[in-house]
Amino acid sequence: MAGVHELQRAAIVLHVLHHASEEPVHGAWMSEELARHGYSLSPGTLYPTLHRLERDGLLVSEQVVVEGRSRRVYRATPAGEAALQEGRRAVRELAGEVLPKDGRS
Amino acid sequence: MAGVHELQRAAIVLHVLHHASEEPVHGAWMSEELARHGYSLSPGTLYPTLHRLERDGLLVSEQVVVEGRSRRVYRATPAGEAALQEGRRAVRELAGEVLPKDGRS
DNA sequence: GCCACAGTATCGGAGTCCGATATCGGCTGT
DNA sequence: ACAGCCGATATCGGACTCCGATACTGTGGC
Repeated sequence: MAGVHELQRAAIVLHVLHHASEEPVHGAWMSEELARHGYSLSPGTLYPTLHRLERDGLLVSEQVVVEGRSRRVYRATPAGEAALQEGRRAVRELAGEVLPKDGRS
Repeated sequence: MAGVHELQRAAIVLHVLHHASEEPVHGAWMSEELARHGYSLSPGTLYPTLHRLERDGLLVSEQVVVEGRSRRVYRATPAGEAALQEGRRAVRELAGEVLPKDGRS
């Protein structure tokens, strides 16, 4: 259970950036969304991850109230989008290296 | 420096399994091979990683002597190959999720 | 025996993962 | 307005990983 798990941790960050770059997202929603894709993680992992991403300047957050619920919504910063591009590039590269060819063109 | 770095850690494990499933490999060679692909990691990370993979039953090692040099060569076990397949599947899935479409889905 | 060298192993501080649990903010009923 | 509720977020502590630098091991040459 070595490689896959680590890949999931990375995938989670990518997903967060991916969604946060398209629309504001909040923790609980991300949690569901990730679960929907088969990535389950506890709040004790998700929230520190969001904080870290914000601390690193990849996300910005803001408290909003939706339907009487106070949420912290996150959106990607330019640096966050750059990191996303970088991540995508890395995924593509990795795919090209370890996936059996079935090329483009 | 959040997402890309974690992806690299995962990529390294995949590369190790990938190569170890094709031919016996040893630490120093993997180090070079990974560097060639742009993944640089220190011995302090690589060797514990190999040990962990072996402890988890994904690799088996054996001491051999090559040109008067004693090396520990690793090969993938069936479980290791299974983990590799699993990892490939995860990469494919991840690619399909965060990469801009241009294939099927 | 002793040195040189490729290759491998270990140390210790910093950071991360995780589930369980606590906290918060705003609503609802009375 | 107060108490209580609930979704959402935050925190805690133990175990594990990362990392560079450094030490160690075994082999051949002198």
